Amino acid sequence: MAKAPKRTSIIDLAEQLGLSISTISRALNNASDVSEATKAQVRELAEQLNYQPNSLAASLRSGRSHMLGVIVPHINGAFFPAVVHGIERLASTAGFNVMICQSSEEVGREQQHITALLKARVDGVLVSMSSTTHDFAHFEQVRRKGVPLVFFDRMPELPAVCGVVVDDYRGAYELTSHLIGQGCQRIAHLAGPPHLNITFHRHRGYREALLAHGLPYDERLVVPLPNSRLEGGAAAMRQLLAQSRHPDAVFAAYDFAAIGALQVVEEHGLQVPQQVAVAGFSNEPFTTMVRPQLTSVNQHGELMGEAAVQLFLQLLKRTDTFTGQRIVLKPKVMIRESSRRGQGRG
Amino acid sequence: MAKAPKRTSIIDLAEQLGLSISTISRALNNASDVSEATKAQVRELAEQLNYQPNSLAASLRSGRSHMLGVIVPHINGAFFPAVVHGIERLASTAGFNVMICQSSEEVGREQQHITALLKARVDGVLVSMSSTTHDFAHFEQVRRKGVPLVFFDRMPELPAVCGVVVDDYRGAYELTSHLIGQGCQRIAHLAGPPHLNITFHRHRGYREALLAHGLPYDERLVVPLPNSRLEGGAAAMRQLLAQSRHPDAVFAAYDFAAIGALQVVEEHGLQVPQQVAVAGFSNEPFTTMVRPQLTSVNQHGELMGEAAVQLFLQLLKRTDTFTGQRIVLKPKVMIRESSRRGQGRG
DNA sequence: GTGAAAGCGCTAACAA
DNA sequence: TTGTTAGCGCTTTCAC
Repeated sequence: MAKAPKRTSIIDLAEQLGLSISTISRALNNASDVSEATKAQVRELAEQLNYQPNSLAASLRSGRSHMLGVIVPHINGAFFPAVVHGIERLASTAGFNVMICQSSEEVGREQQHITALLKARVDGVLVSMSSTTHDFAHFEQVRRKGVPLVFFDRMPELPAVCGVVVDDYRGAYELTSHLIGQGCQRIAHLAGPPHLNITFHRHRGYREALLAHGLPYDERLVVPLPNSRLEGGAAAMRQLLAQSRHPDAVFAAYDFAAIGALQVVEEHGLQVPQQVAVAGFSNEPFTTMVRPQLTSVNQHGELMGEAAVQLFLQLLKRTDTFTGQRIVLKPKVMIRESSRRGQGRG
Repeated sequence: MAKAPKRTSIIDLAEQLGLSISTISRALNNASDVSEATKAQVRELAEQLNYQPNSLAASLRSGRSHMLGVIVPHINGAFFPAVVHGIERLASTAGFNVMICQSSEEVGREQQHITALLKARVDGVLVSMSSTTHDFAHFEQVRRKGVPLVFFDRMPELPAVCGVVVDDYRGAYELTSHLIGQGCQRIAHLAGPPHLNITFHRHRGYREALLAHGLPYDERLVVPLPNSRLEGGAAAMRQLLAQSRHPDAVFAAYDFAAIGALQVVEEHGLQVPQQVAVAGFSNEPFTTMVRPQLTSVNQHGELMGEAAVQLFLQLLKRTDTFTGQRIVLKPKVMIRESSRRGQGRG
């Protein structure tokens, strides 16, 4: 099979049909001012010659690429894939193609992706920050270029940024309250990486719930996690169990970490949830695979993705300013065996 | 913030420096025939004006986009994300950007993505087929355009197609042999969607292992799965347990299905692995989270992704034909509690 | 070491 | 309803 045969362009179609290239262009774009007969003719020949429009040329000329750039920290677990799915669904019905990029939790990659997307002249950028992002210059660059920028889940504390988040504070507050309601008195928290809004709000929800119920907030019961992985949760739990009085509940900012903690608790011969209740965050599918099933918080990933696209579409319309509009989704606490006391392992 | 300020182009740089646009272009591309002094000058102004090259224009003119299209069935679970990661790593070091697309197991979406990628003039396409793909015309179209096409994991039975797969036959054969070695005599198989090479080879490995060890191949012990989800595995297992003599082992083509099966087995009050051993395929992270831990087969996703990019790079060089080169990775059977007899649930 | 000029394939005024 | 024309921003000969 021969390689790189020069691909047919609208010029070829124009010549073979004895029409002008503009008519061809209009026909292919289904413009209203071209006769149906011509359209049919053009479409048939296009089909026959296996013509494929060059969107690079179209985008270059028109200034709109119909491309949406999406940057996620990773696609492990089920949350970000769900968001991506929501984004793709709505974007494609709105006529946009989606470019998915992973930052792998590295600011450097995030910056590279921003640059690449800007070079590719995407019509908008949707981002969930990496955990190592403390400087936001690359995001400002996007806005300075007049490119709509929407955050989801992890967003910076910047003035007038648009974004969709789940109410992490509320999720954490309700979850912690539930643990207290189950009789837990020494509730530990495995917190996410610092500087992340989700970390901040989940921690705050935990803290405020304790205080609201008359329990002390003890910093020794808060252990930071370097990432959302299982190993970190296990290490943090070991650290907690090494203390003189061990906690009677653990609320981890991530389901993976919660599983790690749960495994360590059981290794130490402690009963879950009777001696130590465990809860996570994200409602990963594996929360119902493990025994005991893990209590968690549903973040509605797909909805979040759709909301992000809606924000983007709004931004596209307005030509003047950035509104800083935010959408806050309501989380749903999923109570399962790992935190339900007075009930066995199912 | 004002929107859509006209972005600076090499013309602006040329004017402000009193140079020609070709010199600017060469300087930015670090061509060898531009003086270091000029390069420095150009780069400084570019930085200062926040200049961002327009890759649409560059690609249009040069004919190469440095973009790689990747189509995966989905990014649930850990396997495809791992492959994608491998692809991204190697591609980016080779100077390519990656566009990830999900077919969501629908041929229609797959075709749309192929079309979009071709329109965007990607330099190559890497695909893992959707489970509903029976017609391969859209793949032929890619090759006809002279665009390198590489498959991974799921590939069509087409002459001269390039691709990377794991040796599914071997994985299934070894896994089934292991089950037989544990004393299992009636081993059921939950097979993937038909028409998929992986389904075919996993089933064949299962079958041949039985025969090689003098066990009968019984079609009633083979139940098809509509997809890789948990529910399908559960339904299939219920069907098997409804038979007069239940199996003493189940080998599912997917880990998710295996978990579904495992849950149903336990619901029926049967012991795993003593009464029914269970094994899956893919070595998902949750295989070590559940109890008993699930025996599975590691497919080396990241390696597969890297190999796919290597094949692509080879294809880029040769200007004549498609070689149909294939890379077959060796799978690794991970034996865990769910199939280890004479040992408890850990 | 630098410049002039010709496009890549398409869209979008403006004409006819 | 269709044609003419001027670019979009860049790369790439070919000159000098």
